[in-house]
Amino acid sequence: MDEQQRFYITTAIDYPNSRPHIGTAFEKIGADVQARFRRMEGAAVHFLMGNDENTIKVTIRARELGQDPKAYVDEMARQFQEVWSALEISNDDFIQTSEERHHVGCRKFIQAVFDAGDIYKGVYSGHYCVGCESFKTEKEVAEGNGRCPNHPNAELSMVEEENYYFRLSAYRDRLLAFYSANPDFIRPESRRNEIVSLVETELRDVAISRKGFTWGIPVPFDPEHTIYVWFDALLNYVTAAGYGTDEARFERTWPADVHVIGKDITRFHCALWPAMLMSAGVPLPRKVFGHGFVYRKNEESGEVAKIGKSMGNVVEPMDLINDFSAEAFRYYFMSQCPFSGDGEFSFERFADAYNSGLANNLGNLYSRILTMCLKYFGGDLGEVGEVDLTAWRRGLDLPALVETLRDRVGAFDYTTALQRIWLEVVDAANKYIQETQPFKLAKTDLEATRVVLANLADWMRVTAILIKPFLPKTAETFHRAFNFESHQPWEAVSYGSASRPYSAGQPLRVAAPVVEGKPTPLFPKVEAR
RNA sequence: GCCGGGGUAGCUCAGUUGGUCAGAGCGGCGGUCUCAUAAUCCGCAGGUCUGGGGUUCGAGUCCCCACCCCGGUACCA
Repeated sequence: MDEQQRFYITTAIDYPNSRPHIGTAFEKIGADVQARFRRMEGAAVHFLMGNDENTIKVTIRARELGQDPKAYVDEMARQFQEVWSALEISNDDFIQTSEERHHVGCRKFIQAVFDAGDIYKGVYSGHYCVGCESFKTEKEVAEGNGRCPNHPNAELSMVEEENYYFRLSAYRDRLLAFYSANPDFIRPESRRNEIVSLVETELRDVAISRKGFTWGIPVPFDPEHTIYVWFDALLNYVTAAGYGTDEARFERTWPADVHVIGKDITRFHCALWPAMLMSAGVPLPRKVFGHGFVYRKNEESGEVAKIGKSMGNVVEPMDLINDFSAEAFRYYFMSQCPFSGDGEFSFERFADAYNSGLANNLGNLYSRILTMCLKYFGGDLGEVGEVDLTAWRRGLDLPALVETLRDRVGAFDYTTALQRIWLEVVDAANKYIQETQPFKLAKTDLEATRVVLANLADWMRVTAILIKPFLPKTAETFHRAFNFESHQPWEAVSYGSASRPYSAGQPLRVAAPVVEGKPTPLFPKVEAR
């Protein structure tokens, strides 16, 4: 028996200081599409997400609320997962770095690095900002006129403390050799170039511990210190896979096939992280994908700005989900915002994309096809075994398109994939109806009408498969609109099976829910705001 | 400052190794069908491809200069 291909995918873990916004959601959806696609390709997918909880801000916030830090992070984790669940994110695991499994794995890992001789004690002194929970560089201090640029109302304090350092500088040559041997390690290309030139220029050792905190993970060889920020956070990818707690599971899960992260933290994942793993003797992940950001476009001024609480332009995912749907949410970001670059959000653009792509095309097709089947055949198209079900796609090389789509989706190029599905597959159905005019045929030639509708049913089957990673709910609704389940179970469909027409030896009939003889509209059209 | 990526129709963007490359989608305008969520389908876009030089038989597509935008420049969603 062949060993099933495994695919381990992760997203960045989030700070639970505030609720997730649409930019955070963008990353999770992009990773989710990949996870769902790989499952369809037959891989045993393990999809990890989580929260980064061992930060000083957590204890501060918890104290403000009069809560225990652990109770606070647990509640935030619940709220995050509530949003992810509403967005149909199909993660298999969700790690909180305050969990015991993470603590245990972290201690084992840092000890291994220590034993390898890559950790030494040094003194760090610098301008410390409590708000950022970090030391500021001289340049940043200058930028903020003596204060932290991000927290101009707070005083910076000069702090000097003993810290443990990780000998990152020693890994410069090994990292460069690794990049060169694995040209696809950093995606997209632009990020790779930045990192390579960064590492070529200079690689400094980094402080990895802090003194005097009780929240966080104690350094095993010096309990007065706790493990600091990145060293701790990055390790979630291995601790969640069982490192230090379940070695057997770790062996069969690690290495990760891809870390999906924001472009702002590329260097930690592409330089620091591989060096840490090399030091501890753990295999390196196969790929890091740094996605772009979603900016908020102001409807009136047309100005584009970063999303943030201080900007007052945060868009709550739940608001969009409630006003439209999770499917609409996913469709907008995956079709309008290139995953490798930046995208923008405005309610106007959202409504335009929704009306055009979902209401007028996909949803409307669902309605018109089902209505005709119900109206002319009572929903039962009868046996279609001898009917040519490829008539709707004459002029379209579906197998070739499917190959292109596999390539594009696999490379995180979602906007191109969706564009081609809509342009070549969805449009094909509208044009096929226009050419064959089944609503006229029904008056004179029922058999010919039946052939057309059976073709449109097969279009629905094909479309369901192609959009499954992007719009899982809509895809399933399409699949179950007819009795395709008896031909191919929904869980078993793959891109490769899209081109093989329906051929079950039983009547093809409508199975969609019907109210007063009509299907319920999938995507009601909305007025542009 | 240095490094990198860009400036193409109202908007978002495609444009391989230079020669139907002046395009797509959306919006807008006109027409059409009626199964459908006033949806679909058909037709219409006269954009100096940021500006100026240059190479070439021929340049959004290569070289130089200028202007503008964006990212990175180390421990920052």
